[in-house]
Amino acid sequence: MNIENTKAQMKKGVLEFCILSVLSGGENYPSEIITKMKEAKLIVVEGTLYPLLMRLKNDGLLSYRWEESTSGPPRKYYKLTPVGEQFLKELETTWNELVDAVKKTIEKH
Amino acid sequence: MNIENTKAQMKKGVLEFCILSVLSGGENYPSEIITKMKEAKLIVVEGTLYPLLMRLKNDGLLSYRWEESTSGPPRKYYKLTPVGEQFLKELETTWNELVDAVKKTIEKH
DNA sequence: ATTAGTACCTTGTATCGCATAGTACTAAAA
DNA sequence: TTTTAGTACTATGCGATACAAGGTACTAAT
Repeated sequence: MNIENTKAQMKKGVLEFCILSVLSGGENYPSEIITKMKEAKLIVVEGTLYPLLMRLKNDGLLSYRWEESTSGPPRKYYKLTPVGEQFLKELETTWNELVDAVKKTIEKH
Repeated sequence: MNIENTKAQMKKGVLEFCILSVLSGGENYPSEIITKMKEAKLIVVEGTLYPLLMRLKNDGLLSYRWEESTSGPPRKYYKLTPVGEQFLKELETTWNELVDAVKKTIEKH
């Protein structure tokens, strides 16, 4: 029983929402997404992000294009599809409902 | 890819926090906890709650006592241990940090 | 030729919410 | 007396996902 594990558990499902949110602001490649999340104090590692992006792409929420880079290997730029944008809206509601529910639960007692 | 699954995922780790919060207000037995969570729009089913309580007890965060009931089988009243109270404080911080991080992530882009 | 930096990908593990099924006690209805 | 309904606790197996750890590959500077 440690706080680190709980942190990991609390992230489940939330990362999906955050990543779609970041991409709603425009195209990004994975390493860039990790950096932006880190700036917001939401640490996410590669082993988490890549499978997640793959899943979101396979489910039609994201698309990508390759772009050459002058400072290393080519980058995979991801962006939201219309379906992804719709799903993001639903996730927003879901997240707000959860925050609200938790607030009620911890206040009442 | 459906919203119901994401909801379930988002709950992970959060329920632990909510249950400890409910118990910080005094002794409760499982069915009562489910009712209170439901009132706050946080649906939790038996198959989720009982294993969770078991785990929290085994980790020394909760203790319980049996009490006879006039309307059915005896009830198991759970309450926080000092360790549980300490852990709850840490969870509170963890949850607030997550909410904050998500807010930053979705605002910035 | 080697090293450092950047970027993407895969595999295995642990955890947790949930569906499902089951046990057991009380009390009222048949 | 037997059956049904309500209450309460328990156990098993599944699916989803964050993470650790390790790997591949390209560019540029030493």
